[in-house]
Amino acid sequence: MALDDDTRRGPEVSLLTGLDMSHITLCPAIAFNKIVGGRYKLHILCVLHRGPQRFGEIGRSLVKGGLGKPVTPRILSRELKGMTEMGLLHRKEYPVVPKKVEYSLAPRGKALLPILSEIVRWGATGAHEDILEISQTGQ
Amino acid sequence: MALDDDTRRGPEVSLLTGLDMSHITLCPAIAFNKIVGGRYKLHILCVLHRGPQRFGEIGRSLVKGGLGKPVTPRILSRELKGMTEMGLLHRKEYPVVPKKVEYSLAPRGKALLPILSEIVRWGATGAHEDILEISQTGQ
DNA sequence: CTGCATCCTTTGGGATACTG
DNA sequence: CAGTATCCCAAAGGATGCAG
Repeated sequence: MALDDDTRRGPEVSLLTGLDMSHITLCPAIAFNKIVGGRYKLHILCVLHRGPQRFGEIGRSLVKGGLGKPVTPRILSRELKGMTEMGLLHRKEYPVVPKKVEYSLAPRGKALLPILSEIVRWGATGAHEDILEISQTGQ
Repeated sequence: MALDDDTRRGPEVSLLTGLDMSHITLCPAIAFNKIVGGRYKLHILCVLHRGPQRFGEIGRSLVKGGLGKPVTPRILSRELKGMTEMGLLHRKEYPVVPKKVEYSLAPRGKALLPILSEIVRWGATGAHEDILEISQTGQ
């Protein structure tokens, strides 16, 4: 009973990808949630994909596709700090006044872009809007 | 200033995919989190990808790649119910005793598999383990 | 076996005000 | 402009026990 679980450790091959996962112990799906889980992290990657942006810019960008409410600076700060510490983002501070800080995708953040592409591709079909329509009326 | 934001509404094309997103209002990344966010949903899709499984089987499967602790039935029940209501899963109840219920991927759930593949592909590089190593000691 | 009821703890997210 | 501090609320997750 090999190939029993894509997420289990052991000498086996992923049914989804055909890749050997024997060297991996933690389920990528779970790790993915721990790394970019939460309301904003994925969206931040999405926004920074176009290029470096400043703290305030990111905050404003998050409002656009996020339907409505602005992100409070505390939350945004925490997200950016966490993602920077995980090595997903790069933070560049300019010694000017008023202060200027630019965030950009670090290699580890860029490595997530193929996943993001697939999510956008999925979203382009309207699937996500269909699902959210029925489950609850807009959150 | 078209192409300003992959996640914004309006007549534009995704920079990530080249797809027209003008008919979409909600950012796929945000919707993705709302739909499969949380600790188990993605993993459940992963597990059911191989075929229908029963309540208890799913619970046991989740332990394997999830590092350690078992899922309490209350949580698993809530996740499965939610995912079924969103149309991601199909629930088939057999009129036998003891009770037997099989969950399987519905079309809407299968539509998420390409994303899952990309996540596994990303995980196969070991990226997720690297990231989680540095940020916190396993948790 | 499947799943609900209760209760509790932890985490995430938000409002507001304030500083370098 | 780029954050931090404080306080608060809601949601997610977990332990335990019970029921069809």
